[in-house]
Amino acid sequence: MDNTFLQNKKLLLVDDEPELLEMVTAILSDEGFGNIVTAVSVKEGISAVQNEKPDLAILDVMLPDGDGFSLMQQLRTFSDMPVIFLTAKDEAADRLSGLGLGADDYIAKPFLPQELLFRIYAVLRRCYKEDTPFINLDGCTIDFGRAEVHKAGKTIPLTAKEHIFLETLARSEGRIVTVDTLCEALWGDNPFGYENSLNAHVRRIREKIEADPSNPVSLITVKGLGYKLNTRK
Amino acid sequence: MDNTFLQNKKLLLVDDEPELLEMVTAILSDEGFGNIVTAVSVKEGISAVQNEKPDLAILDVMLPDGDGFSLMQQLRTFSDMPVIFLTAKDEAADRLSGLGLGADDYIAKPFLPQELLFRIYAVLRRCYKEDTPFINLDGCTIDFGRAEVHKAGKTIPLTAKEHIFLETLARSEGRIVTVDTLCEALWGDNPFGYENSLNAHVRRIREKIEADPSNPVSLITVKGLGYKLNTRK
DNA sequence: CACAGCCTTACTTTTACCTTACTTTTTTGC
DNA sequence: GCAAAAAAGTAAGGTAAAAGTAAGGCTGTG
Repeated sequence: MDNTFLQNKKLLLVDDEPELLEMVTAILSDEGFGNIVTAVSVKEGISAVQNEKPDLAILDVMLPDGDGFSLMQQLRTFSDMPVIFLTAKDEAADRLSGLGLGADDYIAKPFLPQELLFRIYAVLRRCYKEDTPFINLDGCTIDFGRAEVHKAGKTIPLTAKEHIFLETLARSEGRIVTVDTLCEALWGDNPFGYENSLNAHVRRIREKIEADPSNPVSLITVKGLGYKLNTRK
Repeated sequence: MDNTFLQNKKLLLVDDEPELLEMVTAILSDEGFGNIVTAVSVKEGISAVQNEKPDLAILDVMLPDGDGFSLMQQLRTFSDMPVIFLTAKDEAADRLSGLGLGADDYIAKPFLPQELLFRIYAVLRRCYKEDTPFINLDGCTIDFGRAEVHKAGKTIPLTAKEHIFLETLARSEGRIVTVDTLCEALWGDNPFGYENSLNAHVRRIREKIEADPSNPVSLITVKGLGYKLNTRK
C-alpha cells in the first residue's frame, strides 16, 4: 500500500508535555511527514486549527486549560476535520467519551511508534482517499501530481485552471458538482460572470481527456445541475 | 451527532464462535443495524463479501481455516471495503499486523458494547460521509447526488426540475406535499400558472421511476391535496 | 349524466449549453 | 525588460434536450 501521498498532509499535535511533543514529532518526521504543527493548550489548539488549517488533529486528553474533549467540541463547531485522541490512562470511560464525540480513533499511552503511524495512516487514508494522485477515466488517466493526462500513449499537460477543475470534480467522484461550486473553486470569493469562461475550459478539457470531445463519456454535463466526472474503477 | 443514516449499511461479521456472533449481532440489532450478515470461516467470509457486498467487515483474527489477516489480504485483491479486526488477545504484534495491512481499526476482546458501536460508527462515518443521499422506492432507487434513477439494471438520468420535484417529495417522505409547495419549489417566487406543467413533469417522472407509469405505486396523487412519495424500507 | 380533477400525448417554445474564433492577460525565455 | 508563447477570458451563433402548452380523454362523484 502506497501511503506516501498522505505524508504531505498537515498534522496538528496538541499536548502539554514537551518531551512527548518532541518524541511524536520525531517519529512523524522520520516517517516522512513534513508538515507538523504543535500546540500546548486548548486555546493554542483552537487558534492553530483556525490559522493553520491542518488535515488531522492529534489531541492529548489532559491539557492545562481544559481537556481534549472540550477542545474537540469547540473544533466541531466550525470544522469536521478528523481527530485522534492520545491519552495517558487507558480507561474505558475516556475511550467512550472520545469516540462518542465523534473522534476517529483513540490511542492509549504508552504506544508503539508503529501503531501511532498505522492509525494515522488509517484515518488519513479514509478521509482523503479521493486525493489520490491518479485517477483512471475511460480512455485515459490523469496524473494530478504532474498535472498530465495520459491518453493513447501521449502525454498532454494540464493548465492550472484545468487542474483545479478536474480535482474538484474528482474529489466528489461521480457525483454532480454544481457550476457555482466549480466557479468558486476556480475564481474564489467573487466567482461571478465566469460561466462562459467555464464553458471554454470544459471544451478544452474535453479535447484533452475525451476520445470524442463532442460526445463526452467522462466529463458529463447534467443540464441545469452541473457537471460530473465518470471514473473508471 | 446523527449516525442513523449509517444504520442501513450492511455489516459482515466473521467469527467461528457462535455465542460471540450471537452477542454481537444482538448488540448491533439493538442499536438499529438491520442488515447483518455472518460467516464462520475464511472461505465463507470471502464468498459472503462477493455475494452480499457488505459495507464493512468485522473479522475475528482466529478462524478455523486460516486467520483474519489472510482473509483481509484476499479481500484486498478485489475490494477496498473498510475492515475492523476483533481479537481475543490484545497483543501489540497482532494490532500491528492488522493495522499494517490497512485495517481501519482494531478492537481487543473483551470489549464494551458501546466501544464496538462507536468504533463501527467512526469507521463508517469516515468511509461513507460523502455518500450521496439516495432513497429506495418500490422497483427502483433514486440517487440524488448523481441525479439518476436505477431501475431494472438501467440507469436513467433525471433532469433539473425532476430532481427538485423528487427531492421535495423525498424530504417529507410519505407525507402529502401540496401542489402549491411543489410549484414553489420548482418555480420560486411566482409559482402560478404552472399546474399543467407540473402534470407533465409528474408523467415524465413516473415513466422513469414506475414499472407501470399509468398505475403508479411510488409517486401517488392524492386528489385535491397533492402528491406523496411512497418509500420502501 | 355532468362536472371536476387529473391523465396522457403530441406539439411548441425556451433555455442552457456547445462550439468556434477571436481578444486579452499572464507566463516564459532570452 | 521585452517579445513570443501559452493560458485564460469573451462573444456570437447554433443546437438539442428540457420545459411548457394545449387539447382531448379518462374516472370517480354528486
